[in-house]
Amino acid sequence: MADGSTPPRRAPTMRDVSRLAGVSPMTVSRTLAAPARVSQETRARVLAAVDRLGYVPDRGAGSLSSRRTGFVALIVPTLTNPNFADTAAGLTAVLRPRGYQPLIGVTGYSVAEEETVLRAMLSRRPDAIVVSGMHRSSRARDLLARAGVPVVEIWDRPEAPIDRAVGFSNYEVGRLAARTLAGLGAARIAGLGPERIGEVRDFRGEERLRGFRDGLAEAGRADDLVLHHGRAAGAFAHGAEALAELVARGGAEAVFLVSDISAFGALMECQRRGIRVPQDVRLLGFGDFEIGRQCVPRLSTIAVDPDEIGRRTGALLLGLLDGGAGEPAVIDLGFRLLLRESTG
Amino acid sequence: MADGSTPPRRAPTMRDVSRLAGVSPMTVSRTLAAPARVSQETRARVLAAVDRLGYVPDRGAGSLSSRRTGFVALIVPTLTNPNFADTAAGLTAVLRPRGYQPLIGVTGYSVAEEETVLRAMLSRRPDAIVVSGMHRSSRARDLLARAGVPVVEIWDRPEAPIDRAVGFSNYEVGRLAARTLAGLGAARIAGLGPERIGEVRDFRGEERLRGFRDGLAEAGRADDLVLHHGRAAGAFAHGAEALAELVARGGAEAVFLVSDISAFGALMECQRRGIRVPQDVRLLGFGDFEIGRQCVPRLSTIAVDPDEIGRRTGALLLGLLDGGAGEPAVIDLGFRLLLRESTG
DNA sequence: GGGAAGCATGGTACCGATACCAAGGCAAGC
DNA sequence: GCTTGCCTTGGTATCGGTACCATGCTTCCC
Repeated sequence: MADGSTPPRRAPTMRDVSRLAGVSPMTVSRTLAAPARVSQETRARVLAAVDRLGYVPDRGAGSLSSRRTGFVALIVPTLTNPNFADTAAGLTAVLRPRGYQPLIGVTGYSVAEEETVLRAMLSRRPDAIVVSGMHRSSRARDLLARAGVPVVEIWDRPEAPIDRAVGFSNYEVGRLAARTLAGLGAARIAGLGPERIGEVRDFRGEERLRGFRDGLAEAGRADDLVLHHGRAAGAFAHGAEALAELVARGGAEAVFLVSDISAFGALMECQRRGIRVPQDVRLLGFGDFEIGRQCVPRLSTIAVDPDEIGRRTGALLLGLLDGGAGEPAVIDLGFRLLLRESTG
Repeated sequence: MADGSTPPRRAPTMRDVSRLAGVSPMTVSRTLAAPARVSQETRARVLAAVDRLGYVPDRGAGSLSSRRTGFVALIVPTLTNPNFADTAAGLTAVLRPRGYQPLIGVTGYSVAEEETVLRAMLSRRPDAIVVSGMHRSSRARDLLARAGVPVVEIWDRPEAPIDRAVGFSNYEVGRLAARTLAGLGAARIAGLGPERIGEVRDFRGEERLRGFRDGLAEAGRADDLVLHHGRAAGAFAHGAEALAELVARGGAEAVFLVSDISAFGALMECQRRGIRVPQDVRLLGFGDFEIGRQCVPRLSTIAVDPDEIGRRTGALLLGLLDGGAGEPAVIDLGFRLLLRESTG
């Protein structure tokens, strides 16, 4: 690069292409954006020039004029959790063919980072914003509400959506988990999820655990084994440690973990301790992660479809960006119970 | 949004801020970009106006003038593989505090997608480009070489780097794997990796398996059990299916899998078939994924540090973007053997 | 005391595209 | 024959910032 072998050649511009093709810059612009509005002959000449120069349009410049950047901001807690990675993939698959570029921001479950990341996104003037796990009362919400572009909250079904939402009720997931475990006839039932304090918080995991607690109450069960342990539920170690803590408190016969990732960690901890699953303890996870389908015994779980969340969000946005406004404000994709070996 | 309650208010511009603060737009620009060059008093007035209007600068407009976008393109095969997600996180952690915004492109291991994605990135005029898994002879390489910005290849140690590289030798990983398994005294040794045909290819996985084959030859071992199975090695199912095929061919006493993800899949397949690990078969993976540390038995593996690859790449880029040019062209971060329970 | 130097601020000309309007050419319609 | 209208193309004025240079003052020092 900086070796002086080549002068710091600037990328060719539309003007360069237009000169080579013997047309005006406007005609080049049209050729690329609306080929049908240019004569066949001219189009061929322009495209030849584009090819020869290796011209790639500068969308930043175009955006300034057209007032559409083609960016869609996507803000998630982490990409290490495969569910968010899948959602990002689904969203991208729908949006990219239409010329939109996802702009991914990661908050690390931190409420403070949320605002920083959002500001960075806003400075790029996205045409739409997709967020997951936003704190219900943060300043970031104000920024979103004032952004002046479509906003879609995903992976949740908020009481009061900022604009649109695509997801499911984490609270109801928790209630279903409680009903399910109660129905298995277990004497002692536990729920393991993230802590509810501090600046780093997994709000959706908390919601599932809250629903679980209420579900236990509805079933007339004790909720003294609902434990909040560690930060976000997205790490294997979380499940292992939470299970260790549960054992120290006397153990349980059936356990709900707010994520398959934790559930797998718990399963492994059971194996290390010689606790048999499902004979000694039944495990129920959440998310239907690939790992839960592969491990032995396979994890029972409450399944959602991360890729579908991404795709539906993408489809919703395409409609909105094309000027439509009739789409429903909240799309609830629901969830379903998958009983496999870990619950017996 | 489109409910008509508010006129489609445009985001405030620097001009709006300057009027409210009673200064020129240039002074606003300076206040935000180089606060030290503005008097204390003026700065306070400007910042107050910024705050009151909720002004967020339009970096797209700024980029056009300054010819620096603040984007760093990152092209990876997938984000579902946690190693790439970790690398992305490490890179982001280093670059974001300095005002750079990663622009993530995902190719799905497809050679054709590679070029499409790269063009989309180039149209955003990134200040630097980071790529992983680029095909050695694709047209995308030409585009990269002509991009006129620093290019860093990661997760590999290419023979002829396009510009810079941060990674390790996948080939040597494979050789080490072969030496290691040969040293365990196993009679039949197998290696399982991705196919080498078609448009969707995992080039780094192929490299590891190539090194493994050569390593077997050096150790005087037969290589008839080096199997190419399925597409990319990044899925649990890949390992399970590959192991099933291996068993159909007579099995082996020691098996190298080119990814911990596959290795875990293979481990689970062994459990389903009642094959004991490590007593009946020893397993060696690659990558030191979290899952290999958590599962039972824990996976022996050849470890690299994905987060570190991201951070070192970020640090290298910051140096280059600040005008430095003295950094080494290739940074080899190496790898290390971690023998845990799965090799006995 | 006068010139050099430094600080804070402003004016102007772009960066590279697109929106919008105008204009020339030609065929169709009355 | 002349108007009407479509098709194709070009000219001009931005979009919202920053680079660069100029300006008016104050301060410093020989």
